Amino acid sequence: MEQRAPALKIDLASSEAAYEQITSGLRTLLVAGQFRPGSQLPTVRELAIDLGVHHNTVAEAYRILAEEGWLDLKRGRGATVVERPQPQATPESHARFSRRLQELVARAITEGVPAPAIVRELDDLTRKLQTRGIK
Amino acid sequence: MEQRAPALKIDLASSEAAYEQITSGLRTLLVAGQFRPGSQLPTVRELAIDLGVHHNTVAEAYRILAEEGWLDLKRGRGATVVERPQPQATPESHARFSRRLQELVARAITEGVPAPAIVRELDDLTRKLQTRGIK
DNA sequence: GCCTTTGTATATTGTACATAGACAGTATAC
DNA sequence: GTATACTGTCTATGTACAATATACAAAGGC
Repeated sequence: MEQRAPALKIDLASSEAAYEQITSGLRTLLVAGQFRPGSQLPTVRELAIDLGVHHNTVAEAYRILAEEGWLDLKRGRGATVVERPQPQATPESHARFSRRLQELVARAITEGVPAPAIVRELDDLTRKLQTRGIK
Repeated sequence: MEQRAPALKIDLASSEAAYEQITSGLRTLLVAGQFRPGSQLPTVRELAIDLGVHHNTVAEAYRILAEEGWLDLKRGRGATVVERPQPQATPESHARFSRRLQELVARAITEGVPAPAIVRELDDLTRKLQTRGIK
C-alpha cells in the first residue's frame, strides 16, 4: 500500500471508448501536476486490472500520451512521466477548443444544468488557470 | 437563395462520428437561439447533400434532438423547432459537465493553447451566459 | 386521385474498439 | 553470465457501431 493509486475511474457502460476515457483522465491529472517528472505510472497490466479492461486498452492510452510528450515508454521499464515543453498552438487547436467549449455548454444546458451553475464552473476553472500561470 | 443556410460545417475526416458532429453543431445553434420556435430546419435530404453525407445520418441527428425536446418530426412535414421547457438537471449531469470541462482544458493545454487564451474564452462564454440569464 | 416530398425502417458494408495471446526488450536474482 | 520474471508491443479475431443503399409510409400540392 505504499503507492498512492491515481484517482482514475472509467465507466465501462459509457459510449465513450475506454481508451479515450483513460487518456483524458490521465491527461487531466498530468496537467494538474499530479505526477512529477521522473515518476512512474502504474504498468499497463496493473492499471488494466484496476480498471477492469485488457492491458492493450491501457497501452493504447499510454501510447497516445507518449505521442503528446507526456510519457516515455520502454519495454521492461514501464511508463515514466517526462518534463514536457509547452508546444506551439496552431490556430486550429484554438478554434477547436472554442467550438468544443460551446458545444459542451450547449449540452449541459440541454441536460438542465442552470446557467449560474455553469458560470460558477467556468469561474472556478479560470481561477485555477490563473494560479497555474503565476507559478 | 431566400433561405439562410445554417452555419454548420462538419469534418468528414474527423474521428468524431458525423451524426454526432451534426447533433452538437445544431444543438449549439439552438441554444444560441439561432432558430426561433415554429421555424423549419432543412429537410434531412437537403442538409445531407449540403454536408456530403447520407440523409439517414442527418435523420439520426434530428432524432436525437427530437428526443431532447428541441424538434418535432413528422413525415411529409419536416423538422420544426419547438418551444422547450428547461428540464431538471440531475447531479450526474452537473458532475459530468465539470469533468468534461476539465478534460477539455487539459487537452487544449496539451495542444499548446496558452492559459491566458483559455481564460479569455471562458470569460467570453461567461458573459454570453449572463446576458442569456437576464433576458 | 395522383404524384411529389417528407421522415422512417431494414439490410448491408466498412471501420473502430476491445480482447486474446504471442513476442521482444529490460532488469534482477543467483 | 544465465535464467527468470516483468515490461511494453505486435498481430489476429470477435463484436459493436457508423454510414450507406434502398424500400416504405405518411403528409401535402395540384
